[in-house]
Amino acid sequence: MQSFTEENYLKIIYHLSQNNDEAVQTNAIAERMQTKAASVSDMIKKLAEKQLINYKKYQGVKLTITGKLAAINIIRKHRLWEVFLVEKLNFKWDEVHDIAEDLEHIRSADLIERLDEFLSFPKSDPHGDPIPDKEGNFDSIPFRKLNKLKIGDEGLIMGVSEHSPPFLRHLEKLGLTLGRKVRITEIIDFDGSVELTVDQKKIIVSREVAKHILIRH
Amino acid sequence: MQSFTEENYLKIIYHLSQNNDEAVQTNAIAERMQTKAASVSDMIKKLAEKQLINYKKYQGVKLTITGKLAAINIIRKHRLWEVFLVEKLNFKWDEVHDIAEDLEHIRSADLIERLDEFLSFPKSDPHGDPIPDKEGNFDSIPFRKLNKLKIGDEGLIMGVSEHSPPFLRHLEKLGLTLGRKVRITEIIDFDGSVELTVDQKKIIVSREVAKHILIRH
DNA sequence: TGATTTTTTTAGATTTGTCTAAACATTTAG
DNA sequence: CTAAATGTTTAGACAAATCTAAAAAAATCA
Ligand SMILES: [Mn+2]
Ligand SMILES: [Mn+2]
Ligand SMILES: [Mn+2]
Ligand SMILES: [Mn+2]
Repeated sequence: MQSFTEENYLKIIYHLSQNNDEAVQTNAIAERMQTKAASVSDMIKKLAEKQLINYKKYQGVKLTITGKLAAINIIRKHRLWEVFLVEKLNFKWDEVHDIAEDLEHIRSADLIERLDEFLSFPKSDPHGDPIPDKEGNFDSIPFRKLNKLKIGDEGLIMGVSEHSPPFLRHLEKLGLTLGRKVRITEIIDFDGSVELTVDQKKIIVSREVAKHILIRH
Repeated sequence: MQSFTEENYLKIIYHLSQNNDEAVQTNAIAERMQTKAASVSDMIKKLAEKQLINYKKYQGVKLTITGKLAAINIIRKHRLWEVFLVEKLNFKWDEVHDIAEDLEHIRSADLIERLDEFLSFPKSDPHGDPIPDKEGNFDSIPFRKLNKLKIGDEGLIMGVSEHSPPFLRHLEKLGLTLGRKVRITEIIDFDGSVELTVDQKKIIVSREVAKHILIRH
């Protein structure tokens, strides 16, 4: 069994290695963990000894199968707790991440299976991220980033790739919540801002915001 | 804010100082914490520095008002989580304590108030223990231990003073659950075993078991 | 290619919570 | 009231996770 700290390292390494199958760099981990490269080096050795990552000096790290499953399990718990907080305790989607950061480390397989059942086996969390099943499998729904769409394109908002409360509150205020149908009406040349219609209303989001809105169409 | 370890010390000191207003001894804390007296001495100094306990060398410790409130708050969280686990996730009363030992350290006042509301503000936990409100107030219902009753006495089971899974499963099997009405039909001279009727059935519990069953009558 | 910059690792401390062994204080018993 | 037993504290070490500063390796650039 891993410590909370080790679990957080595994989770961050997993997220950093998403899509690209390349090794994850020490500095990248340090930045995400809000710690120093020296601390990461120390921890990396420990995780390698425990066979949770493969590591050669100066070569970066990759999760082993065991490490990957451990990481996915923590993510599963995080997302299920987020669903609980929003669906059952009426938190807003911008309020749940930090609490889930703590809850994800509660260690009881039984608890999490029962929570899953209590929530009726949700497939995705309040931010649209998929919830892995207890074997670690999940389908990643194909999406496109809003800033890559063209005028006239339309689709459904099915997730966000940025989870900070200010960003989420901004979307909420604009009515850009999960499942909403949007259509691109204009792309402003000057700065790449995107104008779109949601619910008959025209709104504008900056390129930076558009980048983090995931659309299925 | 305190560490998990500090929180556990506070909670144990609170429990050990219940009823008797005497100072709590180092060795008693060590036993409950499953640690050594030397470690307790170290921690005691730290808690005293933080003004959570009053402490004079060799004199044992007492919680300050701040310390007592901190302890009660952890107990509040523990008991609310136990209610959640039993009422919402269908755990048995003997399965929830260990999980609640972890959940009680989750730090979010908002979370716990919403949980309280979600559970409809329960007054007691699955073992009959009272749940303090957010100001730390709770009524301790008067009770008598089953082994102190006389033949012919009757009353309701309103709590247990022992929370180990084997004990709780034993009671469950005998039908001795919270709220049940019992009447003492005999007390065996030889070993103090108690014979009683529950639900028309006659059953026998040892003196040791009777000691931990709390009766209101 | 050789120099410079960036990235990573090591060396040596620090903090938290723990331990054993030994010293010291208090309580109990004769 | 002294001696033994019990309870508590101190001294010194250790493991986990972190840090700063400096050394070493790799990548980039001229
Ligand atoms: Mn989250
Ligand atoms: Mn999420
Ligand atoms: Mn409990
Ligand atoms: Mn309880």
